[in-house]
Amino acid sequence: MWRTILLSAAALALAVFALEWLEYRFWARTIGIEAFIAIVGAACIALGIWLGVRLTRQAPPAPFQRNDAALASLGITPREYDVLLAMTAGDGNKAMARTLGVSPNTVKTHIARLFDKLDVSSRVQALERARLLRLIPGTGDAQGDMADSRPHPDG
Amino acid sequence: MWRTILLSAAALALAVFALEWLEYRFWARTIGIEAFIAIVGAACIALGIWLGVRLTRQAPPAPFQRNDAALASLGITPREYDVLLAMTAGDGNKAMARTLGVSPNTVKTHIARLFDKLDVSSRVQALERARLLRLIPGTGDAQGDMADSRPHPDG
DNA sequence: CGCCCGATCACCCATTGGGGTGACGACGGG
DNA sequence: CCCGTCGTCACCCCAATGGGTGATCGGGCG
Repeated sequence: MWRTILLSAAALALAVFALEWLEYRFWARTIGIEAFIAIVGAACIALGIWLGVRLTRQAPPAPFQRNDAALASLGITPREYDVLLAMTAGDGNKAMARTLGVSPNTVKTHIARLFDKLDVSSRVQALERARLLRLIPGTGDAQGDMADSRPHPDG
Repeated sequence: MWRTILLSAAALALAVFALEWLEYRFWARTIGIEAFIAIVGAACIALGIWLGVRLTRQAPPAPFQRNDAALASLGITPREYDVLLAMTAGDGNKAMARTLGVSPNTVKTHIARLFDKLDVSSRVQALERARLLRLIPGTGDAQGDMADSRPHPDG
C-alpha cells in the first residue's frame, strides 16, 4: 500500500522531468499553454484513477482471518477447533474420527464440549454460531453453472 | 458509474477555466512553469485517486438475491423451500413442525425430498449446498462484542 | 372425468446424535 | 510433588435422524 504511494510520488517526479524531455515550451506554443496543461492534467487524472483503483482493490477478497479472541474467550482448545472444522464438512462422527485419526467416542466428547462452550445443542446451531463469531469461514463464494448440472430428472 | 465519469470530465473542464481564474501566468512567473505544472499534476492525481476510489467501491453490500433458477432446476417446491429455511435455525423436526404449522412427519418427508434433490445426506450438508447455490443467505455478517459476552466460566 | 403432482400424515426400522459419567496418560505450573 | 487441563477412549441411555413405504386429499390439465 505505502509502496504504491511512494511509487506515485516517484511517478510524479518523473513526470516533472518528463516535461523537459517533452519540450513543453514547443507544445505550449503550438497548441496553447492552457491546452497543454489540460492534457497534462488529464494524464495525471488517468494516473490517479489507476492508482486509486489499485489502492482500493486489495482487501475485498479477505481470505478470512480467524477470531482468536473469541476462540480464547470461549476456552475452545486446539483439538476442539479441529473437530469444529471437520464438522463443517457435514460428515458423521465416524467419518470425522477417521479424518482426525481418533476414535468416534473422542469426536463425540469434543463435540459435546463444543456444544457446551458455544451454548448450542445441535451441529447446525454450532456451525451457525461459529460462523457468526468468525471462528470458521463462511460458505458460499464459488458459484456458477453448478445450478444446471442436475436438471432434476425426478419430481 | 458513468455519472461519475461525466462528473470527472466536467471537473477537468472546470479546471481549465480555473487556470484563468488563478492567473496561472503570475504563478508561473513566480514559482516557475515546471513547478506550476507539477502542482496542477499533483492536484489532478489527487482528483483521479478520489475518482478511482469512488468508482471501485459500490457493489459490496449485495443484500443476497435468491437463485430461483437453481431452485427451479432442482425442482424444489415452495413448501420444501420453507422447510429449508426453517432448517437454517438448527432446530429439531418437532420445532420446525411447530413453526410451520404441520406434523413432524410432514417435515421429515420434506427434508427427505430435499436431501434427495440436493444430493446430500445430512442437514449440515444440505445447508452448505443450499448456501453454495445461493438458495439461502450466507450467515455471519453481524459481529462485535458478542465474543466477550461469555467469558468462559467453565473449562 | 381421470391423471399427475404437491402437500400432508402415518408407520416401521436401523443408525446416528446428544447427554452423562468415568477413566487414563501426558504435560505444565504452583 | 500434586493438581488442573488437555486429549483420548469407553460405556450407557434415549431421543432424534435418515431411509423407506404407503395413504389421503385437493387442484390443475388433457
